[in-house]
Amino acid sequence: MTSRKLDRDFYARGALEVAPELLNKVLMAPDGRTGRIVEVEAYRGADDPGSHGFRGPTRRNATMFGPPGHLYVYFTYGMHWCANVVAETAGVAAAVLLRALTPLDGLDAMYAARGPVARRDRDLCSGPAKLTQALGIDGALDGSNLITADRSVTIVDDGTPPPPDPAVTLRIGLTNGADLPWRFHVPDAPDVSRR
DNA sequence: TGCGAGATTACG
DNA sequence: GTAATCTCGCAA
Repeated sequence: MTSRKLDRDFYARGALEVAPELLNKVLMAPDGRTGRIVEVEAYRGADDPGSHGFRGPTRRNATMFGPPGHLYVYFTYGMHWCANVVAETAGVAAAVLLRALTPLDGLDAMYAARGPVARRDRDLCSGPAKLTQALGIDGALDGSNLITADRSVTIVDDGTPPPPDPAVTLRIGLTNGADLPWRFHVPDAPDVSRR
């Protein structure tokens, strides 16, 4: 099976187009840890009150306003890292939050990173902060170029197509923009967040 | 089932 | 001060 990296054209569309296309792609992180993307959420800018980009650029969200195909990693709740894929074009806020993965390789390292709370494979990456912890993604990787894999993080297509009928639901954890159905996941995937 | 806390960031 | 793209442990 040949795997090919996603190119700039893939990421240069709007977040709502990129998000469902990311389902079933493979995220590759440092140390050979990889997982299949099974749940994502789209975020935009001035028209999306739930987005970090809603009120314009800040030091923290600068990557989200940058060129497509980069990794936007931010710290939240004083505790957790979350990883997003930047979409569209430089100057426009657009990103896709990676919410859950099915672990593929490097499971030993993932269990070590997640600690004793992870008892089963589906405890490793079934949430946005869980997957960053399991894969060793933190602020040092903010701004990574996924197209050139300049920091060993990239996304590849291993030949598995996105689901023909992805589940489309409301985004999780928002108070602003909570009415937008911009969450996409693989139907019946055991690794989606929230059991 | 509900609730508090926790390594930060941002706005009022 | 308070809310934020969250998770976990513990009380009830």
